[in-house]
Amino acid sequence: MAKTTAGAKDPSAAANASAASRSAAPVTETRWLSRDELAAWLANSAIMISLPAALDARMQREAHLTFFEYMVLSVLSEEPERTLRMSDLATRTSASLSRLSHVVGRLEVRGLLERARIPGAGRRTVAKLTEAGYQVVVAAAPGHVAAVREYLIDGLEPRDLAALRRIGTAVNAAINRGSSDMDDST
Amino acid sequence: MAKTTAGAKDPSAAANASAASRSAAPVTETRWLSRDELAAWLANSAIMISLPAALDARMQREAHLTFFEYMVLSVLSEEPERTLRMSDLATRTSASLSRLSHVVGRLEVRGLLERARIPGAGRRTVAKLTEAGYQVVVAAAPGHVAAVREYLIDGLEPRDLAALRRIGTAVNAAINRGSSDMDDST
DNA sequence: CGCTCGAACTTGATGCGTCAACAACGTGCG
DNA sequence: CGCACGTTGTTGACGCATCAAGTTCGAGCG
Repeated sequence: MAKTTAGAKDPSAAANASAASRSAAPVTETRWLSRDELAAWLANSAIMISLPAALDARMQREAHLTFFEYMVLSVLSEEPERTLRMSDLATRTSASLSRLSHVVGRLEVRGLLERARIPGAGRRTVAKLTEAGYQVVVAAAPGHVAAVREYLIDGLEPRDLAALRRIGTAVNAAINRGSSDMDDST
Repeated sequence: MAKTTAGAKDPSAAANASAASRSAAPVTETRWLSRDELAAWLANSAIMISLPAALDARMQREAHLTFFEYMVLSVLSEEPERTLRMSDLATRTSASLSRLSHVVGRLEVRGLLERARIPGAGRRTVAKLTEAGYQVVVAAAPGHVAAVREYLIDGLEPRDLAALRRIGTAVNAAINRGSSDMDDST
Protein backbone atom coordinates (compact mmCIF):
# COMPACT_ATOMS: atom_id res chain seq x y z
CA MET A 1 0.00 0.00 0.00
CA ALA A 2 1.31 3.40 -0.98
CA LYS A 3 0.64 6.80 0.41
CA THR A 4 -1.19 8.10 -2.59
CA THR A 5 -4.11 9.84 -1.00
CA ALA A 6 -1.71 11.83 1.07
CA GLY A 7 -2.43 9.95 4.22
CA ALA A 8 0.14 10.08 6.99
CA LYS A 9 0.55 7.39 9.59
CA ASP A 10 3.41 9.35 11.02
CA PRO A 11 2.34 12.47 12.89
CA SER A 12 5.80 13.92 13.19
CA ALA A 13 6.12 14.21 9.47
CA ALA A 14 3.19 16.58 9.30
CA ALA A 15 3.85 18.64 12.37
CA ASN A 16 6.39 21.10 11.04
CA ALA A 17 4.15 22.71 8.50
CA SER A 18 4.56 26.20 7.25
CA ALA A 19 8.23 26.82 6.76
CA ALA A 20 9.41 24.46 4.09
CA SER A 21 7.23 25.57 1.17
CA ARG A 22 9.91 27.17 -0.90
CA SER A 23 13.25 26.21 0.43
CA ALA A 24 16.48 26.72 -1.41
CA ALA A 25 16.71 22.96 -1.76
CA PRO A 26 14.96 21.75 -4.88
CA VAL A 27 13.67 18.52 -3.43
CA THR A 28 11.11 18.95 -0.72
CA GLU A 29 10.47 15.72 1.08
CA THR A 30 6.75 15.37 0.52
CA ARG A 31 5.02 16.32 3.72
CA TRP A 32 2.11 13.91 3.75
CA LEU A 33 -1.17 15.06 5.18
CA SER A 34 -2.04 14.68 8.83
CA ARG A 35 -5.24 13.03 9.95
CA ASP A 36 -7.11 16.30 10.21
CA GLU A 37 -5.74 17.62 6.96
CA LEU A 38 -6.71 14.46 5.19
CA ALA A 39 -10.23 14.61 6.58
CA ALA A 40 -10.56 18.21 5.47
CA TRP A 41 -9.27 17.34 2.03
CA LEU A 42 -11.70 14.47 1.60
CA ALA A 43 -14.55 16.67 2.76
CA ASN A 44 -13.48 19.27 0.28
CA SER A 45 -13.52 16.70 -2.48
CA ALA A 46 -17.20 16.30 -1.87
CA ILE A 47 -17.70 20.00 -2.41
CA MET A 48 -15.57 19.98 -5.51
CA ILE A 49 -17.19 16.96 -7.10
CA SER A 50 -20.74 16.57 -5.89
CA LEU A 51 -21.88 20.13 -5.46
CA PRO A 52 -21.30 21.34 -9.03
CA ALA A 53 -22.85 18.15 -10.35
CA ALA A 54 -25.92 18.59 -8.19
CA LEU A 55 -26.35 22.23 -9.08
CA ASP A 56 -25.81 21.52 -12.74
CA ALA A 57 -28.30 18.69 -12.87
CA ARG A 58 -30.93 20.76 -11.15
CA MET A 59 -30.41 23.82 -13.30
CA GLN A 60 -30.65 21.61 -16.36
CA ARG A 61 -33.90 20.09 -15.23
CA GLU A 62 -35.55 23.30 -14.16
CA ALA A 63 -34.32 25.79 -16.71
CA HIS A 64 -32.54 23.89 -19.49
CA LEU A 65 -29.45 25.83 -18.65
CA THR A 66 -25.98 24.84 -17.62
CA PHE A 67 -24.80 26.26 -14.35
CA PHE A 68 -22.18 28.14 -16.29
CA GLU A 69 -24.67 29.41 -18.85
CA TYR A 70 -26.76 30.66 -16.01
CA MET A 71 -23.80 32.50 -14.56
CA VAL A 72 -23.16 34.23 -17.86
CA LEU A 73 -26.73 35.39 -18.22
CA SER A 74 -26.89 36.34 -14.59
CA VAL A 75 -23.79 38.47 -14.65
CA LEU A 76 -25.04 40.26 -17.72
CA SER A 77 -28.44 40.85 -16.17
CA GLU A 78 -26.87 42.78 -13.35
CA GLU A 79 -24.95 45.09 -15.60
CA PRO A 80 -26.32 48.62 -16.22
CA GLU A 81 -26.90 48.08 -19.93
CA ARG A 82 -27.06 44.30 -19.59
CA THR A 83 -23.90 44.49 -21.61
CA LEU A 84 -20.31 43.54 -20.99
CA ARG A 85 -17.14 43.09 -22.96
CA MET A 86 -16.18 39.49 -23.58
CA SER A 87 -12.97 39.72 -21.59
CA ASP A 88 -14.72 41.24 -18.61
CA LEU A 89 -17.42 38.64 -18.78
CA ALA A 90 -14.74 35.97 -18.86
CA THR A 91 -13.13 37.40 -15.75
CA ARG A 92 -16.38 37.67 -13.87
CA THR A 93 -17.31 34.09 -14.62
CA SER A 94 -13.82 32.71 -13.97
CA ALA A 95 -13.71 31.24 -17.45
CA SER A 96 -11.26 31.23 -20.31
CA LEU A 97 -12.04 33.46 -23.22
CA SER A 98 -12.24 30.40 -25.40
CA ARG A 99 -14.83 28.70 -23.28
CA LEU A 100 -16.83 31.88 -23.03
CA SER A 101 -16.75 32.36 -26.77
CA HIS A 102 -18.20 28.91 -27.37
CA VAL A 103 -20.91 29.34 -24.77
CA VAL A 104 -21.85 32.82 -25.90
CA GLY A 105 -22.06 31.48 -29.43
CA ARG A 106 -24.60 28.90 -28.37
CA LEU A 107 -26.59 31.34 -26.29
CA GLU A 108 -26.64 33.70 -29.24
CA VAL A 109 -28.11 31.00 -31.45
CA ARG A 110 -30.80 30.48 -28.85
CA GLY A 111 -31.57 34.19 -28.96
CA LEU A 112 -30.70 34.85 -25.33
CA LEU A 113 -28.00 37.40 -26.10
CA GLU A 114 -26.30 39.23 -28.93
CA ARG A 115 -22.76 40.16 -29.81
CA ALA A 116 -21.54 43.41 -31.31
CA ARG A 117 -18.10 44.70 -32.18
CA ILE A 118 -17.01 47.97 -30.69
CA PRO A 119 -15.85 50.06 -33.62
CA GLY A 120 -12.44 51.62 -33.34
CA ALA A 121 -11.38 49.58 -30.37
CA GLY A 122 -9.22 46.76 -31.50
CA ARG A 123 -11.08 43.54 -31.67
CA ARG A 124 -13.30 44.26 -28.72
CA THR A 125 -16.72 42.74 -28.59
CA VAL A 126 -19.61 43.18 -26.23
CA ALA A 127 -22.27 40.70 -25.31
CA LYS A 128 -25.72 42.08 -24.59
CA LEU A 129 -28.61 40.26 -23.02
CA THR A 130 -31.77 40.22 -25.11
CA GLU A 131 -35.20 40.65 -23.59
CA ALA A 132 -35.78 36.92 -24.04
CA GLY A 133 -32.55 36.20 -22.26
CA TYR A 134 -33.53 38.49 -19.45
CA GLN A 135 -36.82 36.70 -19.00
CA VAL A 136 -35.05 33.37 -18.86
CA VAL A 137 -32.65 34.46 -16.13
CA VAL A 138 -35.34 36.05 -14.04
CA ALA A 139 -37.40 32.90 -14.28
CA ALA A 140 -34.48 30.70 -13.33
CA ALA A 141 -33.18 32.78 -10.45
CA PRO A 142 -35.49 31.63 -7.67
CA GLY A 143 -34.73 27.99 -8.36
CA HIS A 144 -31.05 28.74 -8.35
CA VAL A 145 -31.17 30.48 -5.02
CA ALA A 146 -33.27 27.71 -3.57
CA ALA A 147 -30.72 25.14 -4.69
CA VAL A 148 -27.81 27.10 -3.28
CA ARG A 149 -29.62 27.39 0.01
CA GLU A 150 -30.67 23.79 0.14
CA TYR A 151 -27.32 22.28 -0.74
CA LEU A 152 -25.02 24.73 0.96
CA ILE A 153 -26.04 27.84 2.83
CA ASP A 154 -28.93 26.67 4.96
CA GLY A 155 -26.95 23.77 6.33
CA LEU A 156 -24.23 25.99 7.75
CA GLU A 157 -23.83 27.66 11.08
CA PRO A 158 -22.80 31.32 11.01
CA ARG A 159 -19.23 30.56 12.00
CA ASP A 160 -18.91 28.11 9.13
CA LEU A 161 -20.37 30.63 6.75
CA ALA A 162 -17.62 33.02 7.70
CA ALA A 163 -15.03 30.29 7.43
CA LEU A 164 -16.19 29.33 3.96
CA ARG A 165 -15.67 32.87 2.88
CA ARG A 166 -12.14 32.95 4.23
CA ILE A 167 -11.33 29.60 2.68
CA GLY A 168 -12.56 30.62 -0.74
CA THR A 169 -10.51 33.77 -0.61
CA ALA A 170 -7.41 31.87 0.40
CA VAL A 171 -7.86 29.31 -2.34
CA ASN A 172 -8.28 31.94 -4.98
CA ALA A 173 -5.20 33.74 -3.80
CA ALA A 174 -3.14 30.56 -3.81
CA ILE A 175 -4.20 29.60 -7.30
CA ASN A 176 -3.66 33.02 -8.79
CA ARG A 177 -0.29 33.25 -7.15
CA GLY A 178 0.75 29.99 -8.74
CA SER A 179 -0.41 30.91 -12.23
CA SER A 180 1.07 34.37 -12.41
CA ASP A 181 4.55 33.76 -11.10
CA MET A 182 5.81 30.25 -11.44
CA ASP A 183 8.68 30.97 -9.14
CA ASP A 184 9.05 33.44 -6.33
CA SER A 185 12.69 34.31 -6.14
CA THR A 186 12.78 37.05 -8.77
CA MET B 1 -31.13 44.76 -12.97
CA ALA B 2 -32.40 41.52 -11.63
CA LYS B 3 -31.51 39.60 -8.57
CA THR B 4 -30.06 36.64 -10.31
CA THR B 5 -27.00 35.95 -8.29
CA ALA B 6 -29.17 35.93 -5.26
CA GLY B 7 -27.82 39.22 -4.10
CA ALA B 8 -30.00 41.60 -2.14
CA LYS B 9 -29.22 45.25 -2.62
CA ASP B 10 -32.54 46.25 -1.14
CA PRO B 11 -33.30 44.69 2.21
CA SER B 12 -37.01 45.42 2.06
CA ALA B 13 -37.43 44.02 -1.40
CA ALA B 14 -35.71 40.87 -0.35
CA ALA B 15 -38.50 40.05 2.01
CA ASN B 16 -41.34 40.09 -0.47
CA ALA B 17 -40.01 38.91 -3.78
CA SER B 18 -42.18 38.85 -6.85
CA ALA B 19 -44.05 35.72 -5.99
CA ALA B 20 -46.80 35.80 -8.56
CA SER B 21 -47.56 32.21 -7.80
CA ARG B 22 -50.92 30.63 -7.84
CA SER B 23 -52.08 29.10 -4.61
CA ALA B 24 -51.79 30.20 -1.03
CA ALA B 25 -49.77 27.05 -0.66
CA PRO B 26 -46.41 27.07 1.12
CA VAL B 27 -44.75 28.59 -1.91
CA THR B 28 -41.64 29.94 -0.35
CA GLU B 29 -41.11 33.47 -1.48
CA THR B 30 -37.54 33.16 -2.56
CA ARG B 31 -35.41 34.20 0.34
CA TRP B 32 -32.60 35.96 -1.41
CA LEU B 33 -29.16 35.73 0.07
CA SER B 34 -27.94 38.16 2.65
CA ARG B 35 -24.68 40.02 2.25
CA ASP B 36 -22.73 37.45 4.20
CA GLU B 37 -24.40 34.52 2.54
CA LEU B 38 -23.70 35.95 -0.87
CA ALA B 39 -20.06 36.49 -0.01
CA ALA B 40 -19.77 32.93 1.22
CA TRP B 41 -21.44 31.62 -1.93
CA LEU B 42 -19.16 33.56 -4.21
CA ALA B 43 -16.14 32.37 -2.27
CA ASN B 44 -17.39 28.84 -2.59
CA SER B 45 -17.65 29.23 -6.34
CA ALA B 46 -13.92 29.66 -6.39
CA ILE B 47 -13.50 26.34 -4.67
CA MET B 48 -15.96 24.65 -6.97
CA ILE B 49 -14.63 26.06 -10.22
CA SER B 50 -11.02 27.09 -9.93
CA LEU B 51 -9.66 24.45 -7.61
CA PRO B 52 -10.57 21.38 -9.65
CA ALA B 53 -9.34 23.10 -12.78
CA ALA B 54 -6.03 23.96 -11.16
CA LEU B 55 -5.52 20.49 -9.75
CA ASP B 56 -6.48 18.90 -13.03
CA ALA B 57 -4.16 21.04 -15.09
CA ARG B 58 -1.27 20.37 -12.79
CA MET B 59 -1.84 16.64 -12.63
CA GLN B 60 -2.02 16.59 -16.40
CA ARG B 61 1.25 18.44 -16.76
CA GLU B 62 3.17 16.46 -14.20
CA ALA B 63 1.82 12.97 -14.65
CA HIS B 64 -0.33 12.88 -17.79
CA LEU B 65 -3.22 11.86 -15.62
CA THR B 66 -6.61 13.33 -14.95
CA PHE B 67 -7.38 14.14 -11.37
CA PHE B 68 -10.07 11.50 -11.53
CA GLU B 69 -7.78 8.93 -13.12
CA TYR B 70 -5.35 9.56 -10.33
CA MET B 71 -8.07 8.97 -7.78
CA VAL B 72 -8.93 5.63 -9.35
CA LEU B 73 -5.35 4.44 -9.35
CA SER B 74 -4.77 5.80 -5.90
CA VAL B 75 -7.77 4.06 -4.36
CA LEU B 76 -6.70 0.80 -5.94
CA SER B 77 -3.15 1.20 -4.72
CA GLU B 78 -4.35 1.31 -1.15
CA GLU B 79 -6.32 -1.87 -1.40
CA PRO B 80 -4.79 -5.10 -0.01
CA GLU B 81 -4.63 -6.84 -3.38
CA ARG B 82 -4.65 -3.58 -5.33
CA THR B 83 -7.96 -4.87 -6.48
CA LEU B 84 -11.54 -3.69 -6.16
CA ARG B 85 -14.91 -4.46 -7.67
CA MET B 86 -16.13 -1.90 -10.15
CA SER B 87 -19.10 -0.88 -8.05
CA ASP B 88 -17.01 -0.39 -4.96
CA LEU B 89 -14.48 1.58 -6.91
CA ALA B 90 -17.28 3.74 -8.22
CA THR B 91 -18.51 4.43 -4.72
CA ARG B 92 -15.08 5.26 -3.40
CA THR B 93 -14.43 7.73 -6.18
CA SER B 94 -17.90 9.30 -6.08
CA ALA B 95 -18.44 8.41 -9.71
CA SER B 96 -21.15 6.78 -11.75
CA LEU B 97 -20.54 3.24 -12.88
CA SER B 98 -20.69 4.44 -16.44
CA ARG B 99 -18.02 7.04 -16.01
CA LEU B 100 -15.85 4.58 -14.19
CA SER B 101 -16.24 2.01 -16.90
CA HIS B 102 -15.05 4.43 -19.55
CA VAL B 103 -12.09 5.57 -17.50
CA VAL B 104 -11.07 2.07 -16.51
CA GLY B 105 -11.28 1.08 -20.15
CA ARG B 106 -8.80 3.78 -21.07
CA LEU B 107 -6.49 2.98 -18.19
CA GLU B 108 -6.58 -0.64 -19.22
CA VAL B 109 -5.49 0.23 -22.73
CA ARG B 110 -2.61 2.14 -21.22
CA GLY B 111 -1.66 -0.92 -19.26
CA LEU B 112 -2.12 0.66 -15.85
CA LEU B 113 -4.72 -1.80 -14.66
CA GLU B 114 -6.57 -4.93 -15.70
CA ARG B 115 -10.10 -6.17 -15.48
CA ALA B 116 -11.25 -9.66 -14.64
CA ARG B 117 -14.66 -11.21 -14.22
CA ILE B 118 -15.43 -12.96 -11.00
CA PRO B 119 -16.72 -16.39 -11.99
CA GLY B 120 -20.00 -17.45 -10.50
CA ALA B 121 -20.90 -14.02 -9.20
CA GLY B 122 -23.30 -12.37 -11.51
CA ARG B 123 -21.69 -9.90 -13.76
CA ARG B 124 -19.18 -8.77 -11.21
CA THR B 125 -15.85 -7.49 -12.34
CA VAL B 126 -12.74 -6.47 -10.49
CA ALA B 127 -10.16 -3.93 -11.50
CA LYS B 128 -6.59 -4.69 -10.49
CA LEU B 129 -3.66 -2.33 -10.61
CA THR B 130 -0.73 -3.58 -12.67
CA GLU B 131 2.83 -3.06 -11.59
CA ALA B 132 3.17 -0.33 -14.18
CA GLY B 133 0.07 1.36 -12.81
CA TYR B 134 1.45 1.14 -9.32
CA GLN B 135 4.67 2.81 -10.37
CA VAL B 136 2.75 5.61 -12.03
CA VAL B 137 0.67 6.30 -8.95
CA VAL B 138 3.62 6.27 -6.61
CA ALA B 139 5.48 8.64 -8.87
CA ALA B 140 2.55 11.01 -9.08
CA ALA B 141 1.64 11.06 -5.41
CA PRO B 142 4.15 13.62 -4.11
CA GLY B 143 3.13 16.13 -6.74
CA HIS B 144 -0.48 15.60 -5.88
CA VAL B 145 0.05 16.18 -2.19
CA ALA B 146 2.14 19.23 -2.91
CA ALA B 147 -0.63 20.69 -5.04
CA VAL B 148 -3.28 20.01 -2.43
CA ARG B 149 -1.13 21.70 0.17
CA GLU B 150 -0.22 24.65 -1.97
CA TYR B 151 -3.71 25.42 -3.19
CA LEU B 152 -5.70 24.52 -0.13
CA ILE B 153 -4.35 23.09 3.07
CA ASP B 154 -1.32 25.22 3.78
CA GLY B 155 -3.30 28.42 3.38
CA LEU B 156 -5.75 27.56 6.13
CA GLU B 157 -5.72 28.18 9.82
CA PRO B 158 -6.58 25.21 12.03
CA ARG B 159 -10.06 26.48 12.78
CA ASP B 160 -10.79 26.79 9.07
CA LEU B 161 -9.48 23.30 8.49
CA ALA B 162 -12.03 22.02 10.96
CA ALA B 163 -14.74 24.16 9.42
CA LEU B 164 -14.00 22.84 5.96
CA ARG B 165 -14.50 19.36 7.23
CA ARG B 166 -17.87 20.22 8.75
CA ILE B 167 -18.95 22.04 5.62
CA GLY B 168 -18.08 19.15 3.37
CA THR B 169 -20.02 16.76 5.55
CA ALA B 170 -23.03 19.04 5.58
CA VAL B 171 -22.98 19.46 1.82
CA ASN B 172 -22.77 15.76 1.21
CA ALA B 173 -25.67 15.14 3.55
CA ALA B 174 -27.80 17.79 1.88
CA ILE B 175 -27.16 16.44 -1.59
CA ASN B 176 -27.80 12.83 -0.68
CA ARG B 177 -30.97 13.80 1.10
CA GLY B 178 -32.21 15.58 -2.00
CA SER B 179 -31.51 12.68 -4.31
CA SER B 180 -33.23 10.04 -2.23
CA ASP B 181 -36.52 11.77 -1.53
CA MET B 182 -37.55 14.08 -4.30
CA ASP B 183 -40.48 15.63 -2.47
CA ASP B 184 -41.09 16.67 1.07
CA SER B 185 -44.79 17.05 1.74
CA THR B 186 -46.51 13.83 0.79
C1' DC C 1 4.31 54.91 -44.23
C1' DG C 2 4.80 50.09 -43.41
C1' DC C 3 6.00 46.21 -40.49
C1' DT C 4 5.89 43.83 -36.48
C1' DC C 5 3.95 43.04 -32.13
C1' DG C 6 0.52 42.23 -28.90
C1' DA C 7 -4.26 42.22 -27.41
C1' DA C 8 -8.80 40.37 -28.01
C1' DC C 9 -11.32 37.20 -29.62
C1' DT C 10 -12.75 32.84 -32.71
C1' DT C 11 -12.48 28.36 -34.56
C1' DG C 12 -11.60 23.32 -35.04
C1' DA C 13 -9.91 18.99 -33.36
C1' DT C 14 -9.82 16.06 -29.69
C1' DG C 15 -11.18 13.97 -25.37
C1' DC C 16 -13.98 13.30 -21.37
C1' DG C 17 -18.74 12.96 -18.98
C1' DT C 18 -23.59 11.87 -19.21
C1' DC C 19 -27.59 9.71 -20.48
C1' DA C 20 -30.12 6.19 -22.35
C1' DA C 21 -30.09 1.79 -24.19
C1' DC C 22 -28.28 -2.73 -24.01
C1' DA C 23 -25.91 -7.09 -22.49
C1' DA C 24 -24.70 -10.74 -19.19
C1' DC C 25 -25.50 -13.07 -15.28
C1' DG C 26 -27.75 -15.09 -10.84
C1' DT C 27 -32.26 -15.89 -8.45
C1' DG C 28 -36.50 -17.18 -7.20
C1' DC C 29 -41.21 -18.06 -8.16
C1' DG C 30 -44.75 -20.71 -10.53
C1' DC D 1 -37.45 -26.79 -15.12
C1' DG D 2 -37.94 -22.36 -17.07
C1' DC D 3 -38.71 -17.81 -17.42
C1' DA D 4 -39.18 -13.05 -15.73
C1' DC D 5 -36.59 -9.89 -12.93
C1' DG D 6 -33.00 -7.35 -10.48
C1' DT D 7 -27.92 -6.53 -10.40
C1' DT D 8 -23.91 -5.24 -12.44
C1' DG D 9 -21.35 -3.44 -16.17
C1' DT D 10 -20.68 -1.89 -20.93
C1' DT D 11 -21.44 0.78 -25.09
C1' DG D 12 -22.64 4.66 -28.33
C1' DA D 13 -24.29 9.09 -29.27
C1' DC D 14 -24.04 13.57 -28.09
C1' DG D 15 -22.66 17.89 -25.65
C1' DC D 16 -19.36 20.65 -23.51
C1' DA D 17 -14.33 21.99 -22.22
C1' DT D 18 -9.67 22.47 -23.52
C1' DC D 19 -5.79 23.36 -26.24
C1' DA D 20 -3.54 24.96 -30.04
C1' DA D 21 -3.84 27.52 -34.05
C1' DG D 22 -5.78 31.23 -36.65
C1' DT D 23 -7.90 35.98 -37.34
C1' DT D 24 -8.52 40.83 -36.79
C1' DC D 25 -7.58 44.85 -35.15
C1' DG D 26 -4.58 49.04 -32.94
C1' DA D 27 -0.07 50.78 -31.68
C1' DG D 28 4.75 51.56 -31.69
C1' DC D 29 8.81 52.42 -34.03
C1' DG D 30 12.22 52.63 -37.56
